[in-house]
Amino acid sequence: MIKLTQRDQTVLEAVITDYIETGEPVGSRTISKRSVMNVSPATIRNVMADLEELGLLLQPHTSAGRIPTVKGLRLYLDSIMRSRQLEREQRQHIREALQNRPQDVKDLLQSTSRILSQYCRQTGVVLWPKVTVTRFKHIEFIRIGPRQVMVILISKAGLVHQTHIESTEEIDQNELDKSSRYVNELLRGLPLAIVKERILEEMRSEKVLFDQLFGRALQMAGKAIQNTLSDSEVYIEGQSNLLDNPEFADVARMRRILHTFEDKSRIIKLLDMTMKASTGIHIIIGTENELQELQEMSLISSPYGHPDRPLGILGVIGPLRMDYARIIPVVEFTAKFLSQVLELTDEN
Amino acid sequence: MIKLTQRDQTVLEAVITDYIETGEPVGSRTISKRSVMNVSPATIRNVMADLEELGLLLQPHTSAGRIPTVKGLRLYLDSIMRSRQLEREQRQHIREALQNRPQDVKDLLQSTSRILSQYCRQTGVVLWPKVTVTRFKHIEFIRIGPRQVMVILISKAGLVHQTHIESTEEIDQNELDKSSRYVNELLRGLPLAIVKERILEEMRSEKVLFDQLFGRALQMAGKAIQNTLSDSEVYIEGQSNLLDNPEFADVARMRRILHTFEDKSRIIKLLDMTMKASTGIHIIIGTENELQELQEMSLISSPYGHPDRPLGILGVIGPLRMDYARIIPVVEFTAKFLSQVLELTDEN
DNA sequence: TTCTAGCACTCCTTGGTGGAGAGTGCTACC
DNA sequence: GGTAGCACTCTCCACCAAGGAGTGCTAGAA
Repeated sequence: MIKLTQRDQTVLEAVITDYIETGEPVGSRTISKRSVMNVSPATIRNVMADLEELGLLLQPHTSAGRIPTVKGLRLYLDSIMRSRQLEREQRQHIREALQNRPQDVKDLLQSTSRILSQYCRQTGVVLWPKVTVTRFKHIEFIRIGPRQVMVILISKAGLVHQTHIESTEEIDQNELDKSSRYVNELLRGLPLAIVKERILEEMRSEKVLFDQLFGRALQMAGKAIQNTLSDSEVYIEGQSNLLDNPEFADVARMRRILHTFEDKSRIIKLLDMTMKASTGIHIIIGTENELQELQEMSLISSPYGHPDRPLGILGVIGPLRMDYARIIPVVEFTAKFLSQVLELTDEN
Repeated sequence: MIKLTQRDQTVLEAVITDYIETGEPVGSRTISKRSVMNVSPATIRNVMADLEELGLLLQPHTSAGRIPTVKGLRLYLDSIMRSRQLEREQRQHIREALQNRPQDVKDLLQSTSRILSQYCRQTGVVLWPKVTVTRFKHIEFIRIGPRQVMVILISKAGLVHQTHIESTEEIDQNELDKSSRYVNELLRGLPLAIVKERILEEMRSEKVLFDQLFGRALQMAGKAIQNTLSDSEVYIEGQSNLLDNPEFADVARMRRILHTFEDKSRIIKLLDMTMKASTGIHIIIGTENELQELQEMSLISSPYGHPDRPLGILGVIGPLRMDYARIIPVVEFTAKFLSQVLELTDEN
């Protein structure tokens, strides 16, 4: 663990805040003028040389100012930065934007992503709730061909999933209606994670052994849930905001980044990992990230849903020099509020 | 109408194909060497001067080669270009890519957009079928709160729409099940466009006047369909391909374009217009477009679905100098094949 | 010991210059 | 009508010099 004096910390903080603001390397003179502590540039230079030796700052070239390294940013985030509180007004804005859109969970999540991107002037990401952790609410079988059935599966949080399955025999809609009723009765309110066991168990019951219809119903339900569990989606909004950052003026770099965003599966993997890693706000800075293409970027993320069983992840992706102090509380609040909204629709 | 000699046409075509390939202004020498007609550069220059006078070509600056104007491209597309046929292999590729994904219409459309973008190395767009033109298949009411009902509406093509409505009174799921069955019976197979009238008509029938339940069911169905009709979605994939075009190396320009893509409603409006304008392939070149931000781009689009009642629009957005001759058949074939796939799922 | 002032030095940035190259228009000629 | 030649224009690029920002180091002050 690196131990810094008070002055070292102040200088590190000054460099970082200035760098976050301007995106340019910052020199000793700037800090000396800006900072509260009345110290000459020469002194600052000495401190900065020390910080560089510790690997917290670096100089792009000999006669340039310093910029923070990933290590420096990490130290700053962990032990120096105090994140600003959100103003009441901003909270209100976010609340309204999310509350006026209760139509459909998909829309809700997409709006959330958009709001994050707008408030933070970066790219917003929201990982679609993994169904695994929600509860069964309703299932519906609909005939769309002689042997093809569309299955609509609704989880308690109001998420609708659909999938197609093939049946082994011809079926008519009346049968399917019966099946729906039966399965609904059986699985009501169960967490999806244990639904499978329940189905297997039921398969062995007398009722099912005597009636083919029920057996088939269970089979279909099982298949449908199987299909659904692997579902995971991610909403990425505000990619164009990235172009506002001078560090992405380089077209080739920008191309790589956009390309990465288009391969959603990799983003999903990344977000999934953060979910496993921690419960609250989670920050990945630059090279801490294992996606090659995003090593010049940071991700500020937070799970949402119930604290003990998170539904998904939301966050903001931006350049290394994001305004962490401002964005962290936004992500935090949005996650909290989105959780509330989802819990509300989850109560009955 | 502009009348060109054979030679004028050949030169215009040569300029355009060369420009499409390189993105650079093309000079008289290049054409003289490249083209089949054995004519000296000086002669070409004369022709080119004529074409410029007609507004078909322009010179970025005095001592540069020529590039085609929008007017020139238009003339070329309308009366000179012969679009290449798709090779069997390519058709097969597209077929496979679309056929292996029958899971869900949403996925299907998104894949279509991605395939377009990959094959054309530009940005693919697919406008989600307007529900209006499809037929009613199935409705389902699901209680998600004391007065809140989730409505799942499925159209014959297999599109699932969901919406929430508030009921005036408390309801239980049994009632809702009855309502579903009743409405399903009533509306089976009707085009969504006339469903509303049918509902109003039924409202006046004895059955409904005597039983409140039916009345409420019809009201809910009406509301749900109302909500759903306004639904329109667009899938845009492969935006990063745009960055490969040297003309978009300018960050500010790129920013504007990405920004436009993020405001989906404008893209929807644009695509909607092309649907009204024509039945087959439709091309909008640069300034023919009324979206300010897309005036440096072209759109090649085609409706899909049944020829008489199109479901939606798909197409490719790229720079002015897209390889029209190659992309047009791709768009054409994709539209045709997507229509087939959708019609297949639509048959029962 | 700690801080500061001064100075020489490094490196980037910017602006200007000139030559090479590409392409044109014009004119005279076939 | 087509072609060859030529003078002219404009861009692109490499090169250079000056200016500026910032540093490290050293010597002296608190």
